[in-house]
Amino acid sequence: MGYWSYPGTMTASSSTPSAPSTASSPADTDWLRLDRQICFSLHAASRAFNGVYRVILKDLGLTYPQYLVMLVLWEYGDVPVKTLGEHLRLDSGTLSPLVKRLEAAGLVRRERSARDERSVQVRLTEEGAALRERALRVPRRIMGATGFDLAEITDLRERLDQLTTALDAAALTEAEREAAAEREAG
Amino acid sequence: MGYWSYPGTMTASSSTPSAPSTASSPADTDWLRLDRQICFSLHAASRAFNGVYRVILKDLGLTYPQYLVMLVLWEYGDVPVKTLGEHLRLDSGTLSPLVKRLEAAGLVRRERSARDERSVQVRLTEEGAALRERALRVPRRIMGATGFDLAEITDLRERLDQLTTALDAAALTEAEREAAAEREAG
DNA sequence: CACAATTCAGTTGTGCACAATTAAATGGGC
DNA sequence: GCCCATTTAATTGTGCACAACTGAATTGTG
Repeated sequence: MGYWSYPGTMTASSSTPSAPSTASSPADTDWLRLDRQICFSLHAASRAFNGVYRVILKDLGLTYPQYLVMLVLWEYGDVPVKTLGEHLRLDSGTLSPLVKRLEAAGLVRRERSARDERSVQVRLTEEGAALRERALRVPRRIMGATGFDLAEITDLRERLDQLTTALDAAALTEAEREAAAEREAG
Repeated sequence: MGYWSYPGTMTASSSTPSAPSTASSPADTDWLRLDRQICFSLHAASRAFNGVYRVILKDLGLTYPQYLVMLVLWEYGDVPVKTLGEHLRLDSGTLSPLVKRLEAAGLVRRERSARDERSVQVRLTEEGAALRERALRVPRRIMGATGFDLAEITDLRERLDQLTTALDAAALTEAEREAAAEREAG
């Protein structure tokens, strides 16, 4: 089946309940149906994952993004905010308040680097380091919640990483197309 | 490979840069490493997808969740807020302000149902219905951005839906476990 | 009919994501 | 030494996600 094959060939037999007043060709409708299904699936999966982590992380007192930050700290030790952002692809607008909440919870300290006053080092406290012990059982529960085995999880992860790489590259070219169109107009 | 096989067998050869001061067994570290990779991958993919939609939807004046709502309206016609929430798995706390923004943009009207005064019907305006024409080219650009062909996209979608179903079910059992533990303590 | 339970939208509060901006610190070129 | 681009956090503002709650409307049951 070709790259741009007509999606109607896959959904033509499906029922289209209560068509809207703005009727149009099945081809158009199916493209939008397909798009709705794809982007909704990823969106829903992301939120479902978030929901399970929310439940499981509740007794650690962490949110899902906070858990991500703690994972980086447990793995790499004390790092500057900048490095956290590189590992997690988050900017300071997200990380600054998040890390402050972790500090308020007593899990980390924030210290200006003496060597470079612009940099803020995020350091685990005793309590933050100790929390790692309780976090060790989280991955097993998560994997159990997915119903996937390790091979399936790993395969899915590789596809998602591949997708992310492609999307990041495409976002740049799309942004460039945008800029080109703007130059055209301006 | 067994369900709970030791992840160290996959990552034992990988370098563990600058181990933190709280050293522990490789097994523990690898579980947390794996978890970081999996949950981060999904999180990153979701945000990358969101980012591409953000760029592509910009000239339609829609955000990604707003686009999801419009897709439902274009496909099913006028629906109550409740139905929107069922299609998109979003609650009123998210949908109420979102739909109001769509109304402020002139794309929809919100009307109390005469039959059931509790229900709010969301209706496309002329402008909202017309926007569909410009949205038709979105799916093709998105699919191009992913670098995946239709079969791969469909396969990924099925896996994600399967994952979502499992996670939703697990969230309930985890919440039930939580409640049971609470009954034990209380 | 009366009353309790349910349904539905809305509001409030917390937290995340990200664009845009600000401000301080740094380092290179002159 | 002095300017200037760059780097780094922080701040502000907008929008989404969701829990908890409110309040009105409806429905079921006696």
